[in-house]
Amino acid sequence: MPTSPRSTASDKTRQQIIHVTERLFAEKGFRAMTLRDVTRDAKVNLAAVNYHFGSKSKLIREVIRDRIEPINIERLSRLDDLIELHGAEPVPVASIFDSLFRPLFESDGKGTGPNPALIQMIGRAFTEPADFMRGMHRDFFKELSARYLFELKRSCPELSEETLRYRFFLSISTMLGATIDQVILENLSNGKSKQRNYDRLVSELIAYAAAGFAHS
Amino acid sequence: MPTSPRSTASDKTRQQIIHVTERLFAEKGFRAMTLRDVTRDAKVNLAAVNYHFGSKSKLIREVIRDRIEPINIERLSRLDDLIELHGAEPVPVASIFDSLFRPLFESDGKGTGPNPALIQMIGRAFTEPADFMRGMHRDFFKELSARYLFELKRSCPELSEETLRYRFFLSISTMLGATIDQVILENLSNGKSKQRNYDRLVSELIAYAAAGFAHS
DNA sequence: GTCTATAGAACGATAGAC
DNA sequence: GTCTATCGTTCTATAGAC
Repeated sequence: MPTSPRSTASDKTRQQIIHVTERLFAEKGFRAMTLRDVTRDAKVNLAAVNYHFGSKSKLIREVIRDRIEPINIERLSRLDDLIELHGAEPVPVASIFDSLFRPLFESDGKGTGPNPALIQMIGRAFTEPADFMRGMHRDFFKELSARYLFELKRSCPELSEETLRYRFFLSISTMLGATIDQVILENLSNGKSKQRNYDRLVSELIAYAAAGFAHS
Repeated sequence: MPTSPRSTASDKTRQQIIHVTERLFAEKGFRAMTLRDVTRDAKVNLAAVNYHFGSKSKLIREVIRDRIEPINIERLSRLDDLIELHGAEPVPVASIFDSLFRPLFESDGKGTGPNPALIQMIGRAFTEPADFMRGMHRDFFKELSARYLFELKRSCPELSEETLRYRFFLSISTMLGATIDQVILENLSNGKSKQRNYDRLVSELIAYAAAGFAHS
């Protein structure tokens, strides 16, 4: 039972399972994604999941963790750069949201462009009702939200603490909603642009959130 | 097999099932909500669901339809009132979003205040990955989005067709995200205000979307 | 219309051979 | 580390008594 062998000799099977899980969880959510789906698509044996990950819950938690952590590190790194760049001045709100949103929409962990399955998986993870998710939200989001609220407060000193929280919550909601509702966008675009334009989407998202957050 | 008996002599059982389903689907989503959960909480027999609704899918579709249709009618009614009120002038963007968002957050179908289970259920319905949902999204949203896009275009004639669609999509995403992510708000509020203040939330949501949508 | 009882299928997990 | 085979559980759906 390898409890945390992040890189063993031959983890091709393990990587295959992770890759397929990411896509299937993004599409279907936790309950509707079965281990039989995963192992069939990954071309590995059903028992391999429990050998490598212990259980379905541990598998999905590990996949989410592996993906969110680098994104959050990148977010805080970019925020630090912005703070240094602006010296004593507060960072513009649009730049703050740029550092918060863009790492998700341009990251596939390999720097080769946006990964739709990853983007949708993050949204799914935060709207997933399963019990085992609750603790994870706090782990991933507590430090991040505190840091971002602190910087947003510097940039918008006229907003009350409570107003800041509402508007930050709405900004996160916009991001998460945008990662999940494919159907709405399809209806709106009437068949045109089946392929999603993430560059345009993330630019619109940043401008939208900045205007919504900082309005008078 | 009563296929569509909207009001038979004794539909107490039927109403009980609908009421419990609304809450459980809102909390857990389609797959995680079992008919055994529903019939236990509703204090009716397991077989009653299939007698009254035919199947689990049909049950959930009917519950969603029964709730969304009156809300959409109310939305369009308020939008018509606004158009009449402003005569030849375009309706202010904030008023348009008021008519779109407020009927969801203040409606419990009986006019006695916001219904958290209903609010969350709508969000769940639109982010639910189950196949049987796909057609419903289009049914409920196609006419509504066309009407709202038309009015928003009148109010913001300087925005291109594509920009209008992106920003309307983001506005819907904000609303849906706000109905689902309870966890985020709990983390942000640090235990204070366990009870959600929907009056404040919907006011912030309308102002946020109006500013995000109409920014230069 | 409401019940009991159960069919029939799928699931997560694991034991044990190789 | 990978496989086959299967256990025990849980689910939706339905048949049939009342």
